[in-house]
Amino acid sequence: MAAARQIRCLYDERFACLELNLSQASLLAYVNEFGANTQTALAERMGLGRAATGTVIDQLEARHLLERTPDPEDRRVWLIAITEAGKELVAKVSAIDGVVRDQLRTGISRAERQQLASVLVRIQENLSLPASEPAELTAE
Amino acid sequence: MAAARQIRCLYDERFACLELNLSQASLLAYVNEFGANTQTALAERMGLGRAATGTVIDQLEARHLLERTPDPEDRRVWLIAITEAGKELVAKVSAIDGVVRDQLRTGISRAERQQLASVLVRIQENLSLPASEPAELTAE
DNA sequence: AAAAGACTGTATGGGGGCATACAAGCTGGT
DNA sequence: ACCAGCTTGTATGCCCCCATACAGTCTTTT
Repeated sequence: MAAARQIRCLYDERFACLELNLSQASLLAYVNEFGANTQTALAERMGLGRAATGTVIDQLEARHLLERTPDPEDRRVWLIAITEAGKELVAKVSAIDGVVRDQLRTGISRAERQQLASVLVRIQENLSLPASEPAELTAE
Repeated sequence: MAAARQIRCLYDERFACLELNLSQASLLAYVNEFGANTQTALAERMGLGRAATGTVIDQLEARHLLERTPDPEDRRVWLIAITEAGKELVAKVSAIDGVVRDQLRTGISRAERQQLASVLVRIQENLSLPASEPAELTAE
C-alpha cells in the first residue's frame, strides 16, 4: 500500500536531475507520443483534474518544452504540442524510465508482473461496487 | 499504479461518515491496539513525517479521541493514549475497514492476495537499490 | 434568431504531506 | 560540571492535487 507512494517518490527523485516531477514527465512523454491534444483530453489520460493539468502545462510551457496553439475550430481550447527542446528532454525521460523500470523489476518474473497487473485491475473494478453497509453502523 | 490513489480515496470516502480520513483512522486504530507511544514512534509506524503526525494527533486530540500525557522520564516527549470516546470510534473504524476489505477482495483468491503482497514487498526492496545510471545521461 | 444548456480553461481556497529550522530537553566525553 | 551533539515536538513555507466557482465559447432547443 505504501509501495505506490515510494514508487512515485523514486520517480520524482530520478527525474529531479531534469528538474521535472513525475506528472510533468508523464505529460511530456504523452504529448510527444500522441501529438496535439486539448487540456481536458490530457487531464483524462493523465488521471488529473483539469486545473492541475493546466498548471503542469503552465510549467512546461514556461520552459519552452510545450506550446499552446489556439484550435482554429474551437476558440475555447488550446492544442498542446511538444517543442524541439521538449522532444530532446523526452529522450532523457525515456532513458530514466527504462532504468527505473528495470530496477523495480529485478527478481520479479514476467508472469508475476502480469498477474500483479491483473489483480490490480480487478481491485480497481471492485472499487466501483456498491457499498454494502455493516449492520452495526447503519443501526446507530 | 493509479489503484493506490483510488483505494485511498475509497477509504477516505467510507470513513467520511465518522469525519475521519485514512491517516486519522489508521493512527487511532494503531494507538488503540498498541497503547501509549511517543509521536516519533507513531510517525515511523505510520510512514509519516513527525510534523504530519503531530497535526493528525492535534486533530484527534481536539475531538477528545486521544490524550497527550507527559512522559515522567523524558520531558521532551508526549505519550499518546486513546480515550474512551476513541475506543468507541475505533470499533466503527474496524467495522468499516472489514467491509472495505471484503469489497476489494471480491473475486480475488487467497493465493493471489499473498502473491500480490509478496511482489509488492520485493518491489519495495528494489526501491533502495543503488541507481544504475543510463550511459547516455551520464555522458552529457 | 435567441435563449438555455453544456463544455473548456483558469482562479481561488483548501487538504494533506514534506523538508527545514527552531527551542527545549536529553546524553556523552572530557 | 560542562560543553557539544543528538533527539523530540512544533512552526513555517513549500509542493502537488482537488473541488468549486467563474467567464468565454460552442451547441442545442424552441
